[in-house]
Amino acid sequence: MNTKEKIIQIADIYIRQKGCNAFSFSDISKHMGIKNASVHYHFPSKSDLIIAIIQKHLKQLENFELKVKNYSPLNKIKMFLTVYSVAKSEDKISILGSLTNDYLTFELAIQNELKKLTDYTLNWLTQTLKEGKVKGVFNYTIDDRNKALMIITNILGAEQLSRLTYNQDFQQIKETIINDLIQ
Amino acid sequence: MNTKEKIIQIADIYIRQKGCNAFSFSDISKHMGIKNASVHYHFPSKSDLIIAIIQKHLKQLENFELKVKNYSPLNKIKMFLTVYSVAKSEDKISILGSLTNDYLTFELAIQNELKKLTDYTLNWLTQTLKEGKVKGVFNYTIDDRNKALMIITNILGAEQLSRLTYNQDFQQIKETIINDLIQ
DNA sequence: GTCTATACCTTGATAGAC
DNA sequence: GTCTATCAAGGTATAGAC
Repeated sequence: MNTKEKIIQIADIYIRQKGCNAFSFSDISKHMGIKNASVHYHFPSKSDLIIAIIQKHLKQLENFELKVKNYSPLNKIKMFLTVYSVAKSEDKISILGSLTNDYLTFELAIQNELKKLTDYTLNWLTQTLKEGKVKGVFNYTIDDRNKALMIITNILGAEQLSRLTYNQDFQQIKETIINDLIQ
Repeated sequence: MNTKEKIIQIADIYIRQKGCNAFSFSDISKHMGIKNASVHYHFPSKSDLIIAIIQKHLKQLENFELKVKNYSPLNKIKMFLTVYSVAKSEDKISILGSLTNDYLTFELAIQNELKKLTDYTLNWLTQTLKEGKVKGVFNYTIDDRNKALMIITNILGAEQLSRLTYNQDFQQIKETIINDLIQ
């Protein structure tokens, strides 16, 4: 992994642990053992760095989509939820949850990039639910996008809330989502 | 309203619009037409101010509980959701949603105060759901606290997500929560 | 591509006059 | 209770040497 990729990796962790307005270039440079100016060489401004991080997650999501392409709808959803569980176990929340919180403090370029990631996620989830419903595996009566909204908000809220209630709450919410779908 | 209360009111708006690490004493003093030092007179540190804001919300929740004491369970839940809708219409999210995001950047005193508010909210919701179920108005099979978790996470997630998808998403999620309960 | 050095700004916070 | 003045610390960012 080259320096540029390392910077993205470390900034990603900081953002998802402490939020976008609570990490600095200095955090990154100290963590990497390089200087502030070196970070700026790769990413002239903080916004450039944030956009690069969002784009990395967009690519990861595309890869995820390909990887689970031939899975059953149920396993697709389970894999999707697992991604969030792994983050949770590392005291991170999802990039979506972290960045939406600071949405109003971002310049337009970041907001637009974040919208792409949100739309992509929501569309994948909607289509996957629809597939499961058509195949008779999932049970729900509301429309597909609405169900996707309910699930994604459960996850985003659970990430936040379980930080200060109990970690097992996150696990419980995950299981409830699945059980509700296949009941 | 005296100066101290005004500071709390304005800081509350900033926090819920832009997050805790994106507002400063200078924002408040400029907004009020007083000086930085005057704000510090009322709240020596930023942590003191944040704690005061959490405590204000704790009192408001206690008042809410008293106010709806004799309402039907369904109307209690509807009123509860309305509180979040009002905030949403002012481009604010709930204090819970805003502060949980910065949880890891807070000192212990704030974290503990925030836990009180979370527990209070979750307990009220759990008891109200239970009441509705016992009276045969609400339909769900999972346990009361788990149902409360699902609903509160729907709201917290919806506040965030609807910032960048569409505002009507929030309204839709609200209605889905109600319909799901009384189906 | 990384460094030193530095510029400039904002932040949280305090001392002391009024 | 509010002000002026001031502080140290930390933030983003850039110029120019190596």
